[in-house]
Amino acid sequence: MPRARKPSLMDVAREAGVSIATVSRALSQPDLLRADTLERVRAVASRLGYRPDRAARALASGRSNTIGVVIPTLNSPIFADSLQEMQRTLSDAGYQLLVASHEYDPAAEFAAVDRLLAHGIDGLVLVGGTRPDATWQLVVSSGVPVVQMWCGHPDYACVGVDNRRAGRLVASHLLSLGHQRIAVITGPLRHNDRQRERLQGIKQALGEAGLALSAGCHTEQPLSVPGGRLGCSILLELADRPTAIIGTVDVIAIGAIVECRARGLPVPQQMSVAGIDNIELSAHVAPSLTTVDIPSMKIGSEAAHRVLALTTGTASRDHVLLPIELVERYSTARPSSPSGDADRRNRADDGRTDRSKH
Amino acid sequence: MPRARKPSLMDVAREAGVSIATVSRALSQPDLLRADTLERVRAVASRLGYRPDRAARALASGRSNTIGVVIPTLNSPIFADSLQEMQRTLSDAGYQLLVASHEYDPAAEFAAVDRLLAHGIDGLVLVGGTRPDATWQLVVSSGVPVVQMWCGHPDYACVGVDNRRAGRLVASHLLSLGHQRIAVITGPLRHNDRQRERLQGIKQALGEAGLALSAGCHTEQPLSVPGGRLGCSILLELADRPTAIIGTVDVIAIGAIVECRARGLPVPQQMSVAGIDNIELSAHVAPSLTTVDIPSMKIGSEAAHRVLALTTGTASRDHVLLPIELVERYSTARPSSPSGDADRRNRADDGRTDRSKH
DNA sequence: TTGTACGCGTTATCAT
DNA sequence: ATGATAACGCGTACAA
Repeated sequence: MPRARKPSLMDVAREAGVSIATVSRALSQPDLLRADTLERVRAVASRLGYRPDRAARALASGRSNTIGVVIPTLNSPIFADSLQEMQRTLSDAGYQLLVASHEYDPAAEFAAVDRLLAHGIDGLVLVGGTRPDATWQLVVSSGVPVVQMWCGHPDYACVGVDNRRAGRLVASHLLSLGHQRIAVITGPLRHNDRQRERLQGIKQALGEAGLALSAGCHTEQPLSVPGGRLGCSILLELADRPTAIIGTVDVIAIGAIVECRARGLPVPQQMSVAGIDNIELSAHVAPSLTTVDIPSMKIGSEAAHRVLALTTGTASRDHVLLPIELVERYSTARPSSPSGDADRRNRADDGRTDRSKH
Repeated sequence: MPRARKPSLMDVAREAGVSIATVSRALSQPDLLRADTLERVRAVASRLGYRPDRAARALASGRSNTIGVVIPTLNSPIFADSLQEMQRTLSDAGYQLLVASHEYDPAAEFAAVDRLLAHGIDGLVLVGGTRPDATWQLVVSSGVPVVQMWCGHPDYACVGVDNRRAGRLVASHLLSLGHQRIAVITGPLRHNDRQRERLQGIKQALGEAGLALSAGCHTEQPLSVPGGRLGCSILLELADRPTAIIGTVDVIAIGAIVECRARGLPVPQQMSVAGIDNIELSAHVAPSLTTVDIPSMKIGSEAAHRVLALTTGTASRDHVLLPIELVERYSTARPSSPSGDADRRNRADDGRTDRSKH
């Protein structure tokens, strides 16, 4: 006895002896109905297993209860964390999450935004603020509220962090330890304002200390552990070998640690390594990684709240900067310290995991 | 000069001097039109910046060009990998990906499936095959084609791997090295058939070798690095300390390695550790992790192809098992070998990264 | 080859 | 408090 078709408003209305308008109201504005009719309609609806059709609802109301998000890659710890929280926040609010990724290709991002908008999303979440004018125009002309994550263009709402300050924090930490020769491994700078800002922050801190980042002391590598290893091996070849390496993301910094260890170069005794992000793993590598905590989960949930606020009522386009802080662990130490007190540190985080957010 | 409203079929039709039906056909069935009218309509459409309304299209056609996927967690390397590939495959086919997660809570999964179905998805992708009857009924009665990933219920299509064999592969490897006391750290078994099957495979291999997994030699822990550390520390307290530990997922196995190192217990000299999954990181921890390669990205893309096939035309409900294989690295060795040839191995993967899939 | 007209399941605006 | 009915934008017989 297969039901030929899913029950519609009309079916419920007929069965309950009311009009379809009443049934519709029973779901969207229950207050307007008399208690007994409301009760009756609801009973029939659940008996028939009525489910409102989102497509029809979207067509009639102009709203789809759907939020689109476009991120560089899905398989990155930080984006995955924020996605997870976005998803949770949105579904709690009865919204669905439409996901697209572009792997740092602006054209792919454009296409993704285009598809998402065509789909009739009620709000859009993007990562970063640097993209071709064409993409921004697409967004603006659609009239769909947009929120940026991590960092963003000043004209549009943003939930993020001060990436420049993140860079300053790590650099200052190393400087205060006494390091003079500091090298940096970033991800590709093109199409990635987070990376650029972090690097700028590092340069700024070095500058204030009267130092400069010499040309050879910066290398761009893929945002991965192998990328970090490769970058590290390049820096280790330098005639004037640095005493500290900053990876502008933890994944890269971890790669640097791995490479140092593989070469028998003890971290932090012979080489300090620091990152930015504070992903879960960073507390567990050996030695545990000094880094800057970026609240990626909070970014996700806050961004979600922000879009929702923008869709209903007119929230502001302000930029919200979430707090960040240096997390000092055991991958950094004073340069070439001849004293023996450092070897205690050449181990995985021994009990100090409470300093982790996870 | 803000456009009051997005252009519709009617606008294009009027401007091009044809009927809306013609415009509609120009987009969905171009073959039915004369070349010149087709050309004209297309010109007008692009000039006006016409974008078909998916909601209206969905309502009229009954198809939404949308695929829903429900996974346990977004911030897990393996699921993120497969999601990434699903997303790519689907968007190449003009489909959108609707994502939901439930964090291993069956009720949350039910709710997610419910919302997704109400949204009018054309296909559904789930992870694993164990879930309450109510959830399956929801899916079945909706008539929406469904594909399972990783492993699944025999009644429905599935793209996955033989998780039992994965368990057998690691266990056999350790047995062949001469280990007799093998302990296992799994994730929570409840609501997770992947974990159960892998454990079963391990038990089976042990059984065939005349061994049994004693009660104390198995512990369930969270699917995380800290979970692995905790599980490891419990196993190390055992009176009859094991010589090898299997983590049924790499994340847990890595946690075990970290814990061993933190305690000064050399891996693999004093303790062999192996995992299952072959996530990117596993090739880069020290020592690099012996594991079983699970093609998570391929699972994602194949699952995507499968749902698409099921939506159009009637594909089969077969189970596809993708190939898996043992990846032997440096975290496993013969038990308590007194010979000194093992210390070479106590380092990160030194150049053998080519054995990685990443 | 192209046009007409109806239906898809809701929401929203009027009436009552 | 409830009912009738017009949009919403598109697909698709059916007609021409």
